[in-house]
Amino acid sequence: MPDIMITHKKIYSSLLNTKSRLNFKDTVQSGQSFRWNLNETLKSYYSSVIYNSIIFICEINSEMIEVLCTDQELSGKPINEFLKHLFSLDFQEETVFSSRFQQEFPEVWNLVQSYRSVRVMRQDPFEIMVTFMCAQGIGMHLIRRQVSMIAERYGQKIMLELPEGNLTFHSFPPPQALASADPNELAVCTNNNRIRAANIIAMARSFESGKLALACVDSGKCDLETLRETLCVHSGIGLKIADCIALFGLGRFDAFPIDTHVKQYLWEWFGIEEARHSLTEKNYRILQEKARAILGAEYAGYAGHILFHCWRKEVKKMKAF
DNA sequence: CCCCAGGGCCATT
DNA sequence: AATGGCCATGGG
Repeated sequence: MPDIMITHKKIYSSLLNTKSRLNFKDTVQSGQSFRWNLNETLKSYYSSVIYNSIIFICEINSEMIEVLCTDQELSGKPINEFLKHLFSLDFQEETVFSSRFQQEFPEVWNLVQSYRSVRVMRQDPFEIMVTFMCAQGIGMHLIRRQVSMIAERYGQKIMLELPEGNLTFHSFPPPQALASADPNELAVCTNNNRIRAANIIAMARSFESGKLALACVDSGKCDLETLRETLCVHSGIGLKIADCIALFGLGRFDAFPIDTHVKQYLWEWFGIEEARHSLTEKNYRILQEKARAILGAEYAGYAGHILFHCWRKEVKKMKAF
């Protein structure tokens, strides 16, 4: 693949009115995406690569973001339309936490206020699959490093020419690029974990064959259990990662992934006894049922992600990455 | 040195 | 069904 060179004359800019419903910084730092970086040359701009387009976003104020992009359209849509969908601005977040929840858990409700505009994004399914297959039992910074290395090694290199100097970006590799990867070579990018590398390659081949890709297209229609079963067929994808894929990559806001952090707040905030025991499959399902009873089944995952980020920042005092 | 970090899989009881 | 070991690395 030849590298792509883009000059600064080809950058398109726009303003997007978010109506104070998008906390952009916390949204991209909340652990659902590892592909946004604070740009060192264009300070105060976050940059990412979506498909083969470079995009910059700067928060003007709470109501407005400035957008710079190397293309006029993303995935066949005007940039602002694409971003509204990406950040799920069409979704009414006011309904996420019910009035019953607000009355029953006033201290949690108070703590979560500043995170209510953290959006659950609708990201590319394949990219999310690879990302969360890299997220087993390790810290966020190691996940970020793996995703970056995969893009640098297997993605399309894109150079951007600016008055301030040249910038280099990498697209996220499409399924065929990882399907044909050598396991030992990919393992260099997956924290030297060869099992993980082999699992990603097998999943990419399943995606490339059309089976997994078709399941993604139909993911909005089938029930969550069926969707999880088709995802969990793949080695390296268990219940938790399947739920992450459904929530962050397939727009299934009812999917409620439970990890070590969620397990902690289910006990500390809601006093769910089972959260003190280990996350066996049976206990995982029990915890999901109890969480849905508190958060509501329809948007449990959306609420869960906001609580997840709130827990890590406010209680665990963790830095973003 | 220890334990923990957005887990999943396998072998053993 | 529940438990332990294993994978791998970095940070506290």
